[in-house]
Amino acid sequence: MLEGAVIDRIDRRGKLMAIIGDDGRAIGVHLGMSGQVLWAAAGGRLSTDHVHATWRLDDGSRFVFRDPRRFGGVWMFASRDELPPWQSLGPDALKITPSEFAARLRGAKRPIKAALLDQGLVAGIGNIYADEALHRAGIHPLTQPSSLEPDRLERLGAAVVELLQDAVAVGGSTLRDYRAADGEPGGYQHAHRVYGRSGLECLTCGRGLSTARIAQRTTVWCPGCQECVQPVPDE
DNA sequence: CACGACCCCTGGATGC
DNA sequence: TGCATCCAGGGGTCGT
Repeated sequence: MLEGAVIDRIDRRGKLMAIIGDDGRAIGVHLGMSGQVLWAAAGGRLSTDHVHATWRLDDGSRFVFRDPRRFGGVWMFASRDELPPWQSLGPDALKITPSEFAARLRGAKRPIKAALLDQGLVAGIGNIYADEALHRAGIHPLTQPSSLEPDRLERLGAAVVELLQDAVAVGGSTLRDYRAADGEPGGYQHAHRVYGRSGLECLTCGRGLSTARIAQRTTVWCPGCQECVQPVPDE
């Protein structure tokens, strides 16, 4: 893919990466749950199992897309904006103002945790960072978004940005598969305050953390730090 | 249209 | 040691 073209730039919206050639063609890469993009210099070794695509560069280096669970994907299109997943994404969580963030979430009629995971509203927040952001902002995951004062939704938006910046600064969260292109795991998993800690004590107030299934994802929160202003009906 | 249930897939951890 | 079960960073599709 992209034979003969020079890679012009790498774009990203949420969890979707776009490798764009100087002719405008674009390769979309989504890592899903277990995907990796790994690079090796000329003559370097790369794992071969579960490799679904290999790109060779003129300098002899190469990079691969490997993905054991195959929840990820690779697409090739004539332009970035034609990539099917790209079109359906909302604005990137790191490039949105708190007021824009609040405006987009306010209308949702489902638990705020579910809304945070909707990539069409705001792109880039997954299960880990949804739980971590709600804890940072002191908001219960079952809260009805419209019941929150605008400034609380804006504070959540600001918390998302700070959180993602903190996580990116140390290479993200590696639970098992995630690796940077050079094979290095991230370090932010050591900073998680609620995700993966169900049943343990809250690091902020000491109360036992609660767990539930929300939007088909395990959700962990602190019943002491995270106030439920108004839950969605039925919950 | 918005939402939730279900499904896709492999492999690591845990329990018997 | 071996097997069964459960669980995991996501999201497309379909029914309501």
